[in-house]
Amino acid sequence: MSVNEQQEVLYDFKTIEQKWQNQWLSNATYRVSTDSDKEKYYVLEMFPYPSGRIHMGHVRNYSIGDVVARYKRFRGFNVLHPMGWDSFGLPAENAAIKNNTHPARWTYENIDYMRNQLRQLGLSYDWDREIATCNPKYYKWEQQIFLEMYNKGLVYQKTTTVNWCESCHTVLANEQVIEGTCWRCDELVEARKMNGWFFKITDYAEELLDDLDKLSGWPDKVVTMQRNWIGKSTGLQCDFQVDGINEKLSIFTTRPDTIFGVTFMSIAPEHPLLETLLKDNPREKEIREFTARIITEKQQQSNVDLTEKEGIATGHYCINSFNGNKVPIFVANFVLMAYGTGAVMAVPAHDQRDFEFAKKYNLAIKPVVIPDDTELIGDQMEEASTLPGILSDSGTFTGTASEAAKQQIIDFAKSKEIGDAQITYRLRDWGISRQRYWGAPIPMIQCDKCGVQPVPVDQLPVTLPEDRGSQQNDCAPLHQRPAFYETICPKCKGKAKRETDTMDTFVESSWYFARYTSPRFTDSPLNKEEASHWLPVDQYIGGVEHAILHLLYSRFFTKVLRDLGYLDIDEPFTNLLTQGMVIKDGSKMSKSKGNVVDPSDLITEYGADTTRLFSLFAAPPEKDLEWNAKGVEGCFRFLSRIFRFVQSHRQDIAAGGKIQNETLNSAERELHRKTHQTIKKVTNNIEQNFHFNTAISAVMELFNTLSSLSSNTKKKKEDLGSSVICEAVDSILVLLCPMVPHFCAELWSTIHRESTIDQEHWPKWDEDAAKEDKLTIVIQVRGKVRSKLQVPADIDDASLEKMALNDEKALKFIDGKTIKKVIMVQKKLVNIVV
RNA sequence: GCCCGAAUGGCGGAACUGGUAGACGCAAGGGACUUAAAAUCCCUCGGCCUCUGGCUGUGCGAGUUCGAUUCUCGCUUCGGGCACCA
Repeated sequence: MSVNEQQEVLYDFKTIEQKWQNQWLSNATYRVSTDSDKEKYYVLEMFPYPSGRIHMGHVRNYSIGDVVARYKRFRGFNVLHPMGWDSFGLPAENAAIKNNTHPARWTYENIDYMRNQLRQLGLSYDWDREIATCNPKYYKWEQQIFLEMYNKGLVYQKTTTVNWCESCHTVLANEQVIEGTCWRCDELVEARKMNGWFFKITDYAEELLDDLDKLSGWPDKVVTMQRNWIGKSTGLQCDFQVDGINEKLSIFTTRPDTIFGVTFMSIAPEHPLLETLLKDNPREKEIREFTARIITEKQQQSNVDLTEKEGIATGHYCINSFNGNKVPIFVANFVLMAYGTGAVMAVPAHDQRDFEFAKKYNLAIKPVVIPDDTELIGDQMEEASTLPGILSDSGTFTGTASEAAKQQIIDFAKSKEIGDAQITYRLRDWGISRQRYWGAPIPMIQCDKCGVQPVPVDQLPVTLPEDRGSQQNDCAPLHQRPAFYETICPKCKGKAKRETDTMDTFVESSWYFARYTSPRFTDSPLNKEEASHWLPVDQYIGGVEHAILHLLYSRFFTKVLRDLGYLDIDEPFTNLLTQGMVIKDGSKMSKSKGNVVDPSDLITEYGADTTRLFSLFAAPPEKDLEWNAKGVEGCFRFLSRIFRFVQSHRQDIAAGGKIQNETLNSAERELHRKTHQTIKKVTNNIEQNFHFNTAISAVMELFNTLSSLSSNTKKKKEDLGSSVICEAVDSILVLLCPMVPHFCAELWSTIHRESTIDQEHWPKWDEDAAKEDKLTIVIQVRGKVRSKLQVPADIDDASLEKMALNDEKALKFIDGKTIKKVIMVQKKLVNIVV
């Protein structure tokens, strides 16, 4: 070896990463089209909001996605792996106001910066498909979808009580209110009456619920959360005649079996019937004061705390058609106008809320469902009984089991034409109006003469004006821009006004995954052929915080786009991986806590490959990842060791050669075996549950075996031939390539100058080669490990049992006692029971 | 309040279908190399004891089993979701 060659070549990650990134970019290595014989695979990570810089959560998310993409390419798939920007939204607008710049400028500058950061991570995206949702070329199609939904009756306008976030100056959808606070700024949300546009997601409630059963590739947790959010209840809707007035009060109940136990009625303070009940009512003033107070309290307290039950008698009564009883009507603070009918039949004996209310106002408690072996006496009950049982005091239904009685009572109500079976959902329509500038304009026009008119499709896009204008009051910024809103009515050509609210940014992210399949298509929102080729997304990866919000909206949009004829799938994401958060010092990384690690600093110090490797190694993807700077160094050390090994064994590895099983010495056999065991383990870890942490540790084990067998240490038994070293190194490089692509590409090119690693196939393991020729059998006496035996793999049970019973250490514990039984577990252990 | 998930060394985490608990990495301690340091390499590393051996140990308490981190029941703590949903 010449002096020159002896000199150590350093792992210069900076040069290496730059080199391969340039190559991938200039060759467009990861560009894909439908023009391929390979089977398609669509892997997608949730696209980022261009907030300024990428954070560790992005690194983790995109590293996971990139491993999947690169792995699937090695497995021979034609992989679609796109990236884009969820670029409408409040932070851009707020930053623009603060820095006196324009949201578009702020956004596009951030996109440029972050795109560069993502490129530095070596992520294998098809950059030709990049989209930014704030681009009119994107939101034009969204506006068209909106109009098509409008024509189908899936969009409507209404004035209703909405969630208003004062600090964000806008309305929020129900899904965006988290424990009574704004999902973005954590401020308490207040109730306001406002006019806005809604998507009829409730039309799809049943399908959204049913199709959850199809999502076997989703975490159970997410499916359960969506199921609870949709909140289906089945029961009876039933009318009660108001005594002395020609009005009916309609209620919804899931417990029709308790209808004979009704002792009063509760209605929401906002209930429309209340006006009628107050007519000529001697206590009108008192009741009005009460309801006004409750409504205000509700607005202020939001729905965080459960307040004490409160109510007021209206002085009116209802007739229970089932038994003719007259029961008082109360206004109660716990009845929600937005759920069911806004009125509840109160059965204090069998509903805890009604029970508390009845106790407070001294109302009758009448048990009608008696559980087995108990006796219920209204006055003596301490809480409501919600168990099933036998009906009592219930007219002709007395004696019936409560479960059976539910349907019989519904049937009875139906026959009397006073009610019917009813399904109620917790899910409510999606309010999409936002009183902000930086969003897609809602393409509608208000004409005083013709009413609401959709913008004709050939006039799309309705683009945002360049000038944002200023924020005044609670009014939308666009509302102060006559140049924007002044228009002509498409119908009568008279003067008209444009809608000045913009769309919720969750609308953009509800269909971007479909637009990626034909991002430059200019005829319609989606190219049907492309969409049907690529969709559904085979693997979707992102944070669990979108378990309801984005994932529910995307499912809804997929079904709508299907019904509009654009898609032929029912569900957008076949498999979903929800990755955990990146934690430091016990809490989520955030500027306010000052525990942020900047990925760019890490890339500078250790390189992208080390950064990626650590984010994959420290924890399985679904768990939270505790940040550990020392752990990053460990990953760097691991790569450096491989780097040095490959450099110093370059000739050996390049020489390669075919492995001849018969001629292998024991060290070679050991390495050969470990190589195949590792291929098997890594492949299974990725295929089964994306547990890259154990996949990486398996490769570490293989490398440890390789280096200890080949270096001049005590463990070195025999010389390793180049064939097994080459096999081990080649395997290590391909197995690690999805995780540390630049590193592996570089080392591959130094030992196999004629090819690039991208052209390689994923290695296959040979089950025979992976098989151990010696087994360690554990000898237990009464379930406790007492000895271990090295035996040939093909030993039969009888001789093994003999060996175990004669084992010196085992004999010591058998100690002359009678052997009751010997339990043999194939290739694992012998348990001697004495 | 209801629903779901988790708990394993000093730390992050392994352990297939009930079968050697602690893989892999980090930290720590000791050693080699070096004038020295860094880097690198080697060894030790759950706890306890009478230490070539033994006892004990996977949040706590029971149970099933020849055998339980794994299964069942009852708790504790932490995390997440929903929260007057009739």
